[in-house]
Amino acid sequence: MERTLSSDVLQKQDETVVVSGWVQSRRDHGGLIFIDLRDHKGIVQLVINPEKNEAFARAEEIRDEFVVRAVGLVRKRQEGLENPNIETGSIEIVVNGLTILNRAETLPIQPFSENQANEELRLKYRYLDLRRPKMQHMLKRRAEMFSVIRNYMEGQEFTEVTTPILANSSPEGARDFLIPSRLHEGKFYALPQAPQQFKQLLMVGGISRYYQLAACFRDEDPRADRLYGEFYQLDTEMSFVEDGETVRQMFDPLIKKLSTEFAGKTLLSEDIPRIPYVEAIEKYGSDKPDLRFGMELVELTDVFTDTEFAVFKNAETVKAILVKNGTLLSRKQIDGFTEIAKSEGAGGLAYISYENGEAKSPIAKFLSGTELAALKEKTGATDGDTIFFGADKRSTVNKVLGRLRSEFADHFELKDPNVIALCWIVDFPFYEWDDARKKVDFGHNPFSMPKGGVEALNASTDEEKLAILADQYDMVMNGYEICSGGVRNHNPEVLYKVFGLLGYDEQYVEDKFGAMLNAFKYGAPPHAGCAFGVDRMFMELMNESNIREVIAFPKNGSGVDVMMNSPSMVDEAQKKELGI
RNA sequence: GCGCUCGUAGUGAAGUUGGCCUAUCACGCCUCCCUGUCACGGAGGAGAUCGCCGGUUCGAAUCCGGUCGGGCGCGCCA
Repeated sequence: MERTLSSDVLQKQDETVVVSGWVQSRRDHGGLIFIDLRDHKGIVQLVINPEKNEAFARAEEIRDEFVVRAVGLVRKRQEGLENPNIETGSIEIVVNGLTILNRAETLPIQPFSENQANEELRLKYRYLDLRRPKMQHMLKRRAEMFSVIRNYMEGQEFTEVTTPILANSSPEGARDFLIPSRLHEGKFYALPQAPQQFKQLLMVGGISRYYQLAACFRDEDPRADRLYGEFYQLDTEMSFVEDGETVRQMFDPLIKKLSTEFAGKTLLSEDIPRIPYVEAIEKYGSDKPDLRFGMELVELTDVFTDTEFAVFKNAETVKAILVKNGTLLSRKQIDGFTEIAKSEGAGGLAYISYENGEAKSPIAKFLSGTELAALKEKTGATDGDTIFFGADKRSTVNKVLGRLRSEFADHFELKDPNVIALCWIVDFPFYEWDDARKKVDFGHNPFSMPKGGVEALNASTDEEKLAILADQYDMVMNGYEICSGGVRNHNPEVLYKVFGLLGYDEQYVEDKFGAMLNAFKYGAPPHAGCAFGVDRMFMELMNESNIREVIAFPKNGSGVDVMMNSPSMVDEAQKKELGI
């Protein structure tokens, strides 16, 4: 007889059914035993009467999480015995036969308890953790999201192409995972950090619109929003596209659809703003601003050029953020924010509070009446508010206030979990200053087109080089970078020049990117694209702050799979065969 | 690599200004009782060298040093 799922039992009243699943709980009344049987659709109650000797004996030895199969009659529950808390609460199955398909030892974690085990144990016993309704939900929703994405992409005539997992180590970017080659001793494959070069070669190969839900591999330390080892990207590329706006407009509807129809959230605005990188840094102190709240950075350098307050006078830049109701912050809380500011490089954290029409602050006595008036006017402060200052190098001020902006928003709960705020950050600098190595280096990836084409690359001084913009864009969702893309460079001359400005000769470029350069000689169409970090986007859509919560089998923060014990040692024979 | 932080029965927590700690509670587990429960109930029971090593002390879960492991952040992530 066919297995009936818990969710279908309601339609089988007064019929005999077979149900299978896990024992969620057993309630033994001595002469009568109830079992809550769980399958992937829900829970149904089994009743075992002592008259059924065989079944009753089985029921007595059953424990939580045993795997069982029951045959019985679906019966409407008597009046007053219904359980409104479960979907099948109006019926129960009167068991005739009960089979223990598999026993279970006492579980090392209690998946169905309010007390959630710590993450390390949950990861070690992930197969038990996955039985939790929340994890079941996550995996199903992730599959649904992938389905929405595939439908959309196919509707736009994108072709899904899978690209090699065994690829080449690439010199730029993240650390690679290396795979020793057996057939070619001493040589290595690498797992791709992204299918970047392959997708550009697909453009040369005449694929008009490419996409792939691609596994990407990076050997870099993880974060709460960044998985160790492997993660998935919606990787896309379009040929005969010469401007980033075409790409951005292609994907605006998909991300909106995922935010609203899929995740059931509200968009902060239908129009998705395009914000130049410099503007984002100056207004929000970040290239991935959370736009669900305001608190923009206010420029005050001019106000304090001739101030008596030395800290402000000597600073390259003075900016501030206005914290509404900031006077509610305790001294201790302000100390906490001061520590955060210091951790970002600030010397301290000056502030002014407004109470009863007066500016109260340890620094107020250093400020003139005109300065105080200008402050109030520029920030819009009113009673109850507090202004927090950053005074330092411009980059430090932006970094410190950008961090504080986010921290204050957390404190005052300004990040509405039901709202999605999207924006595109555009016009990234092509190069940036590497302070550690004291030289100009690539800001993003070297494969994008400089804005203004090859002429834009006529730069000799560091200053001129740093002023070059890349046709490069990131999409930001609620303060998370969820997408990065660019108009690609399909012209070998430009690629040589892009590297040349950093002092790399043509030989270097040919050594590193030979295949792509070669391909570009034979008719490469202009092309542009982007890649969405789908795990991170999914995390935010699901209101999770830890990306491991939305993945079936994540590695922990040390890159270890504590369930499978990987990485692990291998046989000497295996190593020998690989020549290592 | 660095900074902050956490580590107490199977699980989650309390205890951490040294001593009534012979370590408390809840869940789980075991035994027995119970024919309408659904977080079943009742009676009883087992289970912890307080991550590990060392030190201070008459006395350490508690203080100090080291070490291991987890989490968060920085570096890193073209």
